[in-house]
Amino acid sequence: MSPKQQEIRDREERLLDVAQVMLLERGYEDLRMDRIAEVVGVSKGTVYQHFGSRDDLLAAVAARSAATRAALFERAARFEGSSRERMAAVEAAAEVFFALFPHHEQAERLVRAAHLSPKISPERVAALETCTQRCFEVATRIAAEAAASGDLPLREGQSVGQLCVGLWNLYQGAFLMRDLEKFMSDPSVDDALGTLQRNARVFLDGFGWRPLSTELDYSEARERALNELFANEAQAAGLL
Amino acid sequence: MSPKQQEIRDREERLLDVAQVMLLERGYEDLRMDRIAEVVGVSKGTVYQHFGSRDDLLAAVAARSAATRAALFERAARFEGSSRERMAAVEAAAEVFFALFPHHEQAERLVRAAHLSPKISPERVAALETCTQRCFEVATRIAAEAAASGDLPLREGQSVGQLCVGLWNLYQGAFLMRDLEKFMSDPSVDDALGTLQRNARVFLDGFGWRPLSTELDYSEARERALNELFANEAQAAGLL
DNA sequence: GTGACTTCTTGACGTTTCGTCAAAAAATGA
DNA sequence: TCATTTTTTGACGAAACGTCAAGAAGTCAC
Repeated sequence: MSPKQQEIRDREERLLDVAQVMLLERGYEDLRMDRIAEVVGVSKGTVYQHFGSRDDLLAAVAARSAATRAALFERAARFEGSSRERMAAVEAAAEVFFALFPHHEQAERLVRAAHLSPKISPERVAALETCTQRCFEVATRIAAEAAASGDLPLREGQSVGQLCVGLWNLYQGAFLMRDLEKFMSDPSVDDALGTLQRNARVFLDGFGWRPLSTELDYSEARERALNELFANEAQAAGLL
Repeated sequence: MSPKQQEIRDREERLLDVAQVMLLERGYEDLRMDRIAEVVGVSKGTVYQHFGSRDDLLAAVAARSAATRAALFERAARFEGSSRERMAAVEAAAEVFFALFPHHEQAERLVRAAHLSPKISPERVAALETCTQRCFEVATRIAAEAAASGDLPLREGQSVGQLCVGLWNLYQGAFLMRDLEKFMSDPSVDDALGTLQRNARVFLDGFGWRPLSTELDYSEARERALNELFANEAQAAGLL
């Protein structure tokens, strides 16, 4: 790769970095193309060389962190242990991501709220979807194995997909709670990640996924996953 | 109230109606103040008499449907039956709202993503929060009664607040799934409301809230709630 | 019913930001 | 070294937000 091409790649990362911080600190309205260009030290025209529109840049920010999340999930899939412990490792990956990329949910929500605006390039949308699918695939595979091995006794009308959707919802909900917690007076739920952990256990117990959380302490599996798989990230996120 | 004041009130409702439809059909970007004014048949200045800014109008749309949701939840609280059947009635209220106000989640997500923009009047923000709190209060009261009566055996570290947050997350997740279902190939989860119902049951079973869904068919309670409390709305929503 | 006073409505205007594009600058390669 | 291609630039047009002074409509005492 020529030095020029490398420079262009680096610049794209820098643009994304700046946009990401701006989004988190000042919100969508204050995500200004001129300002981003100025901070990075290029002209606005150059920014439009990388991203077709403001929404496209926003989607690129979301796509980049979504790719990181998918990678974390896939790393979690390598965890060794019982099926439910392996799912706990996936939950640990979700926690790491939650703590490391506080901007992500906002970006993804905005992209979806934009009604998948035609100003976002189709490849970008596809990239984002692919990342979500990769996350689901990791969870689905583990749950399917659990169902096959008998650890997870699915009842009539229940499916592995339903279980994964539920877990995903609880996980997404943690992001919402982060906004809401300022308004919730109940101190027992002021810790979004702790609430997520507890609720995920209740949920999987509801499916009867053995060993139940009453039979085995999944905090251990979680900590082992954080240490074995995500040592650096968990450290950076303050989870260790 | 003078006829003029009445006219102004009516017009505010009409503005909200138009904005609501526009938001749903064309997305946030295409929610244009000029256009709304034109459709309603007033000038832009008049729209700004009602709403301080575009974001404020958006928040007003969200606040109006949020108030309807709170009212539905409170109606559900009057349902007669066991504690868990009463919670099933609340879930039915959530289903009705989900089906009747497809725009709402988008509006609320946008308001929150706007970083609670200072361009939204504080009263509007407060109104929105109050509605959410009213919903939580209904759920919290039922769960607290269940805990007190022994139907709901909370374990160490578990709380009524945690349970309500979990249910709320599953419920919010249904909105997300509506967007995602186009991309999910699994037909077992292509029905957002059905998945919500099943997952809520699993979740409450996980808490051990008696009678468990294996002991009692909560579809009956749900249908009774729809018929007794929400006949008109459920009909309109196509749930009956 | 009239006129003085208040409230409401209007749309042109200033401002801001998006996204474009022709011209200038830089890189490439024979 | 110079012709060709690629990249960068920033002034510009378009579009939308939000304002405000002037005018229209409503209110009310008499």
